[in-house]
Amino acid sequence: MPAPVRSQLTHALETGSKAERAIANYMLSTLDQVPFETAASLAEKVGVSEATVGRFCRGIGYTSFKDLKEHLKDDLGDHPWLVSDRLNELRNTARDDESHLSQGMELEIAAVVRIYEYARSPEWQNVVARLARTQNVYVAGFQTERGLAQYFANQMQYLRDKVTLVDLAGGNFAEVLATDPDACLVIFEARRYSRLAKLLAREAKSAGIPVTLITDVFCDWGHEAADEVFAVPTQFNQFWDSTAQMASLSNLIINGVCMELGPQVEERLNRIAGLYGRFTGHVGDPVAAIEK
Amino acid sequence: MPAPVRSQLTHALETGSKAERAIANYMLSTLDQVPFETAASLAEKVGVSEATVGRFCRGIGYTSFKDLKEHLKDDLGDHPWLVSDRLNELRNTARDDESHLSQGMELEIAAVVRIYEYARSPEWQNVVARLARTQNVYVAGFQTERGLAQYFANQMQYLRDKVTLVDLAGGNFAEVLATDPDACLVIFEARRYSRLAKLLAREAKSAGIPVTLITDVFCDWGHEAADEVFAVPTQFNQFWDSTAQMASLSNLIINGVCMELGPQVEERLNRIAGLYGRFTGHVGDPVAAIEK
DNA sequence: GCAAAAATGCAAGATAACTTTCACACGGTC
DNA sequence: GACCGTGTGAAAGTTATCTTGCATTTTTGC
Repeated sequence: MPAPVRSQLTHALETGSKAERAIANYMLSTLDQVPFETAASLAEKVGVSEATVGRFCRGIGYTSFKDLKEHLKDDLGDHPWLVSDRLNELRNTARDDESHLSQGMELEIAAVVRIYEYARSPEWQNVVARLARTQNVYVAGFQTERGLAQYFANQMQYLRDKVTLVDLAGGNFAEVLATDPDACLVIFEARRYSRLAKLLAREAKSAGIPVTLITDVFCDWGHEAADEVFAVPTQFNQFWDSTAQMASLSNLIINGVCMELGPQVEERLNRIAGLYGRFTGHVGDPVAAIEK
Repeated sequence: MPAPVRSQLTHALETGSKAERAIANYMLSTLDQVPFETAASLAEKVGVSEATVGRFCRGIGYTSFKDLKEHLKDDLGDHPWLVSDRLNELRNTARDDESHLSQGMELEIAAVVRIYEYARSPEWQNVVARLARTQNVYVAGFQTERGLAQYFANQMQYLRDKVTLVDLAGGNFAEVLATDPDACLVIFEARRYSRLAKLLAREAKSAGIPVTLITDVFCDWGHEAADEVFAVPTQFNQFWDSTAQMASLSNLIINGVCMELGPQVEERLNRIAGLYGRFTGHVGDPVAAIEK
C-alpha cells in the first residue's frame, strides 16, 4: 500500500517537473476540493493538460486520478500520532491476504473518530442528561444486537436504578409501553432490521417516551421513529458487517451518564461490587469471604 | 440559505418514496464520503438501481448525481472530511471539559490497532480454526461482559450450529464440563474478575477443553487457566473502564470463522434470516409475508 | 379486492472521464 | 548548430458513468 496521498504530493513538490510541481502544489492547497475534481477540471485550473494529470498520478504510484481520490478517501494522513509506527507497520507489512485486514482497520478507526464526533454533538448531551435523570430507562436490542443492549443495560445498572432490558418474552412490550410515563428507551439495531425495532420505536414515541436509536448508516426509518439516531459505521471491508463499534458508543454514553450523576455513583458501584463478591466472589477474594 | 443540499436531503427523508428515503438517509449519514461515490457505487450500497439514484437527484432539483456533488462542494464548506483532519479537529478544538475525550479517543484507536495486531498472530489462527471445526462451542461472560458473550454467541450461531451461551442458572456448568469432549470455550471477562471465570476456565482446561480468554491487560491468572489469552486495552482516560473493544475483537474472530467455513455459510445465513422473517419479520417485508 | 398510478430495475444508448499514441517543444550536450 | 532526452499537449481510443425507454413490481385509492 502506497504512502499516504499527502506525503506523496509533498514529495512530488521537490522532485517533480514544473508541471508536476504545479499539480502537486495545487492539490495540496485545495485538498478538500480534490474529491470534486476530475482530471480535466483539475488540469484546466492548474493550466496543464488532462493527460499530464493522469501521468502525474501514475508517476506517484496510483493507477489514475480516480485511484488517487480513492486512496484519499480513507487516508489517515501522515501526521504523527500516538500509534503511527505500529499502524504503519501493520499497513506496510501486510501480505496480500492480509491487506483487507489493514484496510478494515483504517475503516474501523474512522468509525471510532465518527463516534467521538457524535459525543460532542448537542443531541448527545440530551441523551446523556435524559439517561441520568429519567425515572425509568428501558433498553432493547434485536437479533445479534441483543447482546449489545444487554451490555449497555448491565453497565447502566451499575450506575443507576430502574434500568430494564426489555424483551418479547411476554409477547408484547407492556413493560415499556403501559407503565410509568417518566421513561426513555434506547434501541440497538442494524440491518436487516427487525420489524419489532421499528414497531417498538413508533409505539414508544407515540406514547410520549423519548427514543434513542443506535443503528447503522443504512437505517432509513430511524428519523421518523426515534428522537435521536446515532448511525455507526459497520462496514470494515470484511465479509461480515460489524456492529461492534456500537459498544464503544454505548460506553461513551455510560461514561457521560457517570459524570452527569457525579460522585454519588461511586457508592452504588461499591455496593454492587460488594453484592457480587458475597454472592459469587471475585478472583483474589480471601477464601473466607466466599464461605460466609 | 445554509447547506441547501443537506436540507433538500432532509426534506426528501420525509416526502420521498421508500427508495428515495433510503438514498437520502445514506447520503446524510455519510455526507463526507459522498464526493467519492458514483451513482453506481451509491446505488449498490443503498440497494437500489443506478437509475433510481439519477432520478432521485433530478427529483430534488439537480440535473444529475454529478450536479449534486457539484453543489455539495460549496455546502460542505470548510468541514474537514479527511480522517486525519477530523482527528486533528477533534484534538484541537476540544474545550477544556472535552480534552479528556479526545485523549480517550487516541487510546481507543490504539486499542483497535492492538486488536488488529492480534488478528495476525498464530494463536489467532488457532482459535479461528478451532471455532470453525470443533463440534461444540461454548461461550461465557460474567458481570458486564455477559452482554459481549451473548453478542459473540448470537453472531456465531448465524455461522454454525451448536453454539451455546453458558450460564450459572443450574448452579454448575455441567452443560460444558460434563458433556461431549469435542468442545471449546470462549470466556469474556474483565476486572474485577468473577471467581466463576477463573474456576470455569480451570475446570474446562483440566477436562481437556481448549479455553480462549478475552480479557483486559490486568488479568494475571489468564495464562495458567486458558490456552489463549487476548488482552484488550480498556483504559481510555475515562471515569469508567471500557471493555467495548472486545466487541471489535470478537467480530474479527467471527469474520475469520466466516472465511474458514467458506461459501457454505451463506446458505445458513439465508436460512436463519428466513426463519427470523417468518417468525418475527424484518422492516420492509411485504405485509403479506408477516401474515402467513 | 381490484384497477389505476407510481415507483423501480433492467438494458441499451449517450455522454463524460480517462488513457494512449504520437508529434512537437524545450533544455542541455557535444 | 545538430543531436538527444525529457516533458508536454492534441486527438484518437478506451473505459466508466450516467440517462432513457420499457417491462415489471409495488403502492394507492376506491
